[in-house]
Amino acid sequence: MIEKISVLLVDDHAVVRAGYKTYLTLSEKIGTIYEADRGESACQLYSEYRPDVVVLDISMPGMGGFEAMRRMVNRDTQCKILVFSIHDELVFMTRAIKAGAKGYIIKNSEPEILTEAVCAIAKGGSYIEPKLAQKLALSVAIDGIEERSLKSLTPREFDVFCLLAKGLTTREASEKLRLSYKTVANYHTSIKEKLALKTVAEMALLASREGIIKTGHEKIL
Amino acid sequence: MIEKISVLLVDDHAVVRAGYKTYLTLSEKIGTIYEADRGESACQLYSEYRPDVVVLDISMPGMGGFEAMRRMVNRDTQCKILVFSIHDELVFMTRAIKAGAKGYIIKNSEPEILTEAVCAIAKGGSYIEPKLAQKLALSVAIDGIEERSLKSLTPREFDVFCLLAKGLTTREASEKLRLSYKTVANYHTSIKEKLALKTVAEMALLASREGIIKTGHEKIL
DNA sequence: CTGTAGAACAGGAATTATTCCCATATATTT
DNA sequence: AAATATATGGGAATAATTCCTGTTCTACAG
Repeated sequence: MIEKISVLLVDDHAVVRAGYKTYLTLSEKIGTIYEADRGESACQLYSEYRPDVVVLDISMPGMGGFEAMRRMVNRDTQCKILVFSIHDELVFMTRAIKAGAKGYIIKNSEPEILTEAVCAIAKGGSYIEPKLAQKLALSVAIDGIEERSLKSLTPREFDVFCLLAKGLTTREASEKLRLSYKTVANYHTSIKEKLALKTVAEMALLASREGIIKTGHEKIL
Repeated sequence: MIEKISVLLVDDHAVVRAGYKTYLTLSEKIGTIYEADRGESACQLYSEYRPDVVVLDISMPGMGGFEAMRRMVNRDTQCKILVFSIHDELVFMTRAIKAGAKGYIIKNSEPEILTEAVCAIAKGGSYIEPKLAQKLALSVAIDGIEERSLKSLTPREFDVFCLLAKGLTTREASEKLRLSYKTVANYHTSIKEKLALKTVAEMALLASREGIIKTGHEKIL
């Protein structure tokens, strides 16, 4: 008989873990299920039992999902991590994959997808939420294989970005930079396009995430 | 024998519902459990079966949580709603209570608290997550450093605020809330005026500071 | 019971902002 | 010298925002 898949479930919400568990145990391919409610214990349990697949929620307090993932990957580059996130934004998915995740699904996914993804990853494959994969494909098709990073901004665009993200109006930014309103308005547009953002609110949040502006509540990663 | 408590579970994530269900069925006081994955069907099921308690996830305001609650309360002022949220910020709790919820617990709560709260509410009582209750007491003592300005927003304005601050465009927000574009555009203006903000970037930063939206770098309180 | 007030919702018209497509200048690379 | 990237802004079409208006509802005071 084939070995069953062992899984380490990491999520800080007990109820949510119960939910995952319910679905995972429905599959006869899946055996032991370990549980952890935070990154620290997840790392420890991982070292101890070496589960085949880690199902990880990345929106956790404490060390956070990303950091836990990095540590596990660091310890064992072959480790198979499936990220199960509430975020359906591409940024999170690409970040997770870059950090070493083998799969990324979201909580809105059909529950069956969970076991499907776990099995795929256990076999050495990968699994990306179809909707996100498509979204990525589209965004690539539309604006090419472009670095959606702040580094893709020209110096001047970056100046404008900082001011707009901080909450200045287009007019205020143009006065501060001694530029024509039109110039700033045009940068405004090119910045959003380069960074694939739709609104200045997204600019603000990105800047906050990147530590460019302070909200007063940042945590050190 | 005493009648068992019937519960309507509202959460858009199937896995999460499975989790609630696991814990709720552990108690012999709880009987039938109905499920809904969105506000619309929740309202419909509520009218149809009149469950004793509604366990409602308001994960992100606007997407149906708050609005569904208001509708149910509208239809039956005696209806007993327990909000089960991921947000441990006071704003959400006070808003939920104002909108008619009988209880508010968070997903970080010990799972046993769920059934405890459901039972308390079924009996006509109320239940507030102890940590939040304490937090509120403290903040009242300090004379609400909390969100004094956010309080000036009407419930609907608050819904719109959350979405715009998160980076949705006016059109996207109107679609999510099923409102006319014009209505959202008008709220957009009134929100900025009430909060003395000039741009949506400022809205985003304020929301981030208040912990209403996550940038992924927040400090845990 | 009636009136007032607040809130939710949305249309119309005037005003602004944004987009897209230019054009020019300058500096750097190749 | 030619190509490329950047900085700067104009013009015109389009879209978003503001400000004002109105209709419903509900809540609540007198």
